[in-house]
Amino acid sequence: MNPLHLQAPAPRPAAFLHQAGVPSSMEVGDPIGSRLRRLREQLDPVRRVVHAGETIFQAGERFAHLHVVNAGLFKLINTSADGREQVVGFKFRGDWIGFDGIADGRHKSDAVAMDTSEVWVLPYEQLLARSVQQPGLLGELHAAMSREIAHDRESMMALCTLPADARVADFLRYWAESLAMRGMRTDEIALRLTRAEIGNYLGMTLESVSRALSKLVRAGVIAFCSKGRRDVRIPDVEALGRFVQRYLVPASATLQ
Amino acid sequence: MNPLHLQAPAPRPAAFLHQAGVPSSMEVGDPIGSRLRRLREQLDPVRRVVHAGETIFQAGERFAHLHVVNAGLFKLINTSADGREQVVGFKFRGDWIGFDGIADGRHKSDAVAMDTSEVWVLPYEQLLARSVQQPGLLGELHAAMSREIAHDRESMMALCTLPADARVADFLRYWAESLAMRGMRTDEIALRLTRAEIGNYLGMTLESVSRALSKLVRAGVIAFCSKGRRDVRIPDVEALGRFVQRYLVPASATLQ
DNA sequence: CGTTCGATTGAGGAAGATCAATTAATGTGG
DNA sequence: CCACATTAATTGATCTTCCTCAATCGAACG
Repeated sequence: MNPLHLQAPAPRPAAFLHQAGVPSSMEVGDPIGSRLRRLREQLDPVRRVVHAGETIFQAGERFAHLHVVNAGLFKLINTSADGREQVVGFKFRGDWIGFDGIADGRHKSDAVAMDTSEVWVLPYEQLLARSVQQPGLLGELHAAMSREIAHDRESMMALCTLPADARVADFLRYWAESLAMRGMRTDEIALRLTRAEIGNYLGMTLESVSRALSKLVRAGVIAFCSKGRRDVRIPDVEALGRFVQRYLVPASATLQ
Repeated sequence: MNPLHLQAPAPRPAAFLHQAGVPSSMEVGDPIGSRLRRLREQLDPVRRVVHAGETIFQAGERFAHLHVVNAGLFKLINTSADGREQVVGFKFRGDWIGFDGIADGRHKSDAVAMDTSEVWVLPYEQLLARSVQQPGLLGELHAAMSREIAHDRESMMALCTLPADARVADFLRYWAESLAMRGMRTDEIALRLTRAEIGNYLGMTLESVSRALSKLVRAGVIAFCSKGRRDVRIPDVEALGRFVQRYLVPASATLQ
């Protein structure tokens, strides 16, 4: 029996088929684009351009605005009281940034642009006021927060249950999927991250990331593009998923 | 320079003093109690009693209600598509449960009672309707989601940056703090979790948990109460924090 | 009172970290 | 444009941490 349940719960319902990232109010084709379009119509937000390496806010600053990524790419960096630093997330086009500041009015992380990017600045109080009039807007906000919570849980799970190589494979899969969801090329992707950053995000050293990538190349699941080892070629995203699975067959792993 | 920033960002603002868990709308004394009182007045929710081992919902079920813990204690369990299972969080009195189901209308985890517990059942649509009229209610909802996101990030960080022993110490500290915040005794705590569950939550084996606890006992930071090794005596919660710190001095650790 | 489940502890092994050397890409000033 | 400096990535050798396997012990329960 399932060791995590103190007592065996009722059997799992049949409709148990979910994976993160599938948006709810789905317009076929381009859910994220249409999400953004609706937001722009409803809020006509101020746009702000941020260049690579610049932040939209830093941990500790007063929270007053939420941001939505309209172009580019961000990483979120947390710093613990004792100075440990970690990349805790990435934000792509259509993602919201800044939820963790709502509770006590202070941002909890640095939001750093990884490329020239554009965010829409949404004054939180104004957003609330408009949400009250436009229920669709409120739904959008809640869905975004909900997705973030669900995704963070998936990350925790990957950290806890996957060995290093599989974690790297899973990370690439996640990245490719994020791009695909936004209608971007997924066969050749530019990570714009150092091995150290990837390792920091995945809880391993940069050497382990490098070795894992080399292994994935040897396994034929990925390849590096022409010059530089920063750009990754992924002929078949599904193959990454299968690579992750292969690691789970030995210790099939319900736990223990 | 900080290796995680592509370029050096502006200096960190002085008001950089945060740690998870300090609620925003703080009534001195009992922030969680007053939060619950307000909720009850505003919503007069249906109460539901759940016994140890029973679930309030399971992953895959249709999402229709949020829940607020009024008494007892829950664990959230995620299951990946391939069958990996993990405890991804705990919910104490005053915590909300079910946010991860909002986005696509399906719950993403099992919510299992760890003790006889009472939750308030809040029909999501009704909650939205009321929130539109009562802005304080909406603020409460958002604050709860925000806290959850912030806390999950802290968990990710512990998983990625702390060695096993420190992770166990940090877990006990978190648990004691959660109890303290709710006005409960913190010098003797009943975990109601097996080593396997703790290990699963912290990404390590049950043996490692056991060894870590023994080490904490030997270090004089904790002790086991009388009969059984389930109940932990924590004479000084601060000492747990210092124990965690001690692990960080060697590899002082900004990364790399 | 024996059975079962959880916890502890030890021994050995494996995954990943650390240390170190080399190579590749990027950038800089002449 | 090239020599040189700098930063990132790779790869190997070694070491540490944590996992795995196994035996023992204790508590709880029928």
